[in-house]
Amino acid sequence: MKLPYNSESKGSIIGYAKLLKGKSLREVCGDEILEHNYKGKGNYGQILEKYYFLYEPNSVSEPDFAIAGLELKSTPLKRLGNNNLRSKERLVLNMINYLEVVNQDFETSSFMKKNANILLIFYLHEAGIDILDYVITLVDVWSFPSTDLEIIRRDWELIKRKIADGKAHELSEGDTFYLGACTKGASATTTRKQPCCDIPAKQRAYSLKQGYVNHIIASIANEPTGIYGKLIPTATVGIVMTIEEIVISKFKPYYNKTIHQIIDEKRIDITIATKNYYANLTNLILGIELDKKIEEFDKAEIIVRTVRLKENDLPKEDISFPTFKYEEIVNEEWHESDFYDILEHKFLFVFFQFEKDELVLRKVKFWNMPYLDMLEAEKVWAKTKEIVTNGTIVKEVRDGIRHTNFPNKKFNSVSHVRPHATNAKDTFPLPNRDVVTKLNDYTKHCFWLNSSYVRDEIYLK
DNA sequence: GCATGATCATGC
DNA sequence: GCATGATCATGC
Repeated sequence: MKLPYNSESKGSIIGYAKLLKGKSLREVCGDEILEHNYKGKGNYGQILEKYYFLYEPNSVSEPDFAIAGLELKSTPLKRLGNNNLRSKERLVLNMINYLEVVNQDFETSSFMKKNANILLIFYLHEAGIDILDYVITLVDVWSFPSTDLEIIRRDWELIKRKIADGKAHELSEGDTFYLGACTKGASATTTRKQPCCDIPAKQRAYSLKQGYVNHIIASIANEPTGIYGKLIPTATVGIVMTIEEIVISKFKPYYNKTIHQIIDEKRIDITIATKNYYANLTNLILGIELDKKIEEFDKAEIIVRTVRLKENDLPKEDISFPTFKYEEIVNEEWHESDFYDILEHKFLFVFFQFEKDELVLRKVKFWNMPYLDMLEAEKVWAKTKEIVTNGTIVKEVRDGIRHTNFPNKKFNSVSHVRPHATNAKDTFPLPNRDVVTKLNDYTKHCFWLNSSYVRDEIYLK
């Protein structure tokens, strides 16, 4: 059959793909599409391949357009309240073959073979609309800028190293910066053999972090880049330092100095007690203009948290996370929960310590939660889900104070659950009425990291 | 008005 | 002195 484009020509394929802009699958794919069983996720790309590009979907290791060296990827966008476009999710690439990757080099890896040039088709996801009617909004080819590719290469090496160390089952998206190893498959229980360990590992695919995809979108859509400051200048060739090394090298000269000394040395007059105080200080030390976001952190979805330690090294406060909704947690599984999602991120902790009345910078630390601790966090989450489901939040009311069954610090060494609200009347609805108090709504709560855990497993390690 | 990061208050 | 319940402050 004669194709409506030349499958050996990159330009021809891209040109044909760009005709999709502003259209939906229903408009471009012809009538036979209606016979297709298009239910379910992941089907968008298959329909596009079969009914628009007119080739049979495959699962070979070559790019979809092998001769032109182009890999076709379709992925959803969402529109924010301010009308800006963002990626709805991470961009899932090819599967990680645990058995083979340990024998590959990055330059000739299956990852690079497949993804060096990606033809991206972004469609606008809207709730309640048939996937055939999503409007294709952005179409362009993407290849990684060299500074990004250097970071991705290191991410790939880390994933490979972990597999070679027999730890494929311990992989986490928080391990890496731009390129992640995300779970993929019908359920979280789909596992595969790994080469250096007998424990079956969840099957995973290479993926680009949602934050990274947002930057691809901004780049394709020609959005202004002025709101970002960079750690690595664009013109950098052959960088030797990792993001971690750059950040630590910028902070290190200020270790054991007070905040006042740091500001004095920087010769910048930032008003200390104002908004975003610690964020400002971080930017100041990293050499980023104060009102700008850090591009590399944004792409890697790094969560920056400052911790103030007491003189005995214990953080003055536990670390809080966003509140959870009672009605949601009872219907979620651990691997799809918000708490799990947060803990799969990479963190940058900035540790200060009280010394008399001054705060002294002790150190910065990149961190993501180790596998075994994730299992502990899961217990806290599961216990929370259980008591909300059963309506057994409140244990007793004494002197007007409600004592709860939420998992406390004694329950678990990693995490606990505590209120996080404007006041006790700041509530979310309960899916099931609380047995003891008969309440239908309850004060907002969230998951916390125990201060002792932060001290022992993050600060002191 | 609410999400989020940060902090306070009190009893054991 | 810490654990737990409760609340504040700021930005979007």
